[in-house]
Amino acid sequence: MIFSKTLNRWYSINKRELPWRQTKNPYSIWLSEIILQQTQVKQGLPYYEAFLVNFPTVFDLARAEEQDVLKLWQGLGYYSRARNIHLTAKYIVNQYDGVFPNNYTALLKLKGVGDYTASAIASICFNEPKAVVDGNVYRVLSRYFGVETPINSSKGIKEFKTLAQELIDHENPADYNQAIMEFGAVQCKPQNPDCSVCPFNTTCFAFNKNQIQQLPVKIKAEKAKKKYFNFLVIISKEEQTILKKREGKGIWQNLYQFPLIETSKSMNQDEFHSILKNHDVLKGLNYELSLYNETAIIHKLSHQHLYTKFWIVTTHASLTEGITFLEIHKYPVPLLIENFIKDFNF
DNA sequence: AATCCGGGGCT
DNA sequence: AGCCCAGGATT
Repeated sequence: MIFSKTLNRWYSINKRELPWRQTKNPYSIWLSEIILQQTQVKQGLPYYEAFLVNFPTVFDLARAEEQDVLKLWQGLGYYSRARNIHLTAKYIVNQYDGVFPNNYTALLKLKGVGDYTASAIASICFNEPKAVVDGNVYRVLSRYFGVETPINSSKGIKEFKTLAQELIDHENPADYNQAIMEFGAVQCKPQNPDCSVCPFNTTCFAFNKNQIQQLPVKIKAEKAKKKYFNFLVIISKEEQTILKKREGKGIWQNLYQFPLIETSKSMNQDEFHSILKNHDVLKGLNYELSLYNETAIIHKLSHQHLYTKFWIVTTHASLTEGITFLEIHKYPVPLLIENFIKDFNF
């Protein structure tokens, strides 16, 4: 009881003014919660504003083309979130006449909505006492109570969920949930928190045992694998190029890119030239090849590092599947491609 | 239970 | 270059 009281007092004084705190509209809250998954407020904020401007209601989002939703999501990463909000918007319109379900269990059935997001929407919009457990909550609870179970183990996930649920303020779950997350983000930060001004510093386990750096405990991730990407930037006489949609599984699903040839090592001009001879996209084409970036661009994802070279393929032929330079900007592309497009000045 | 899925930020 | 951040779906 003391815990939630102290937390709520801290929150009322220190909370940031954020646009999704001005509303209880389930559509807005849902949108903000999906955007904020794995994403910091600073990065997600402009996307939240843009989505509400472009798609003010769930009906507008449901009517959109997936490509336009992905375009608006471009740069934010984890693109399944964008595909899922589009799917779910259509589902809400068709199955619920555009009205969001009003409880945890029904919310959990939505694509892209897991335990965290269902708890967030249910508590914030409908005052259902379901405790949210996001990265901030793991950190706050593990430090304050000295819980050493790894937060990314099955045991840890259950343990922290149970603990969080025991602590929730049943009088005001909406503010309590937001308070503990905001406290984790602003005060009980991952690195170098200023514990001297923390309202919990007399009773916090980690602070008093000098364990702030050690908590929370987390199982280490595998090292990122190296991959070697070669993009064919085809430039035709008629100012056209070729973009391909990424199909199937893997990264950047349904986004576009220049024709890609993945190799087992970094290629030089001669090596790549011989590989190119029997490639589909250039079949029967007369072209000249030049390397745009001598040193590979390293694009870092959490689980793979992409060593990337852009190869300029100039041709006098006309392209049957070509798009004009002006049209490039309508296609959703990964940041790696977007950065090249800007640099190349199409 | 383990792995995949982006991109930002700090050192 | 190496490290931390961390929800949901899939297998």
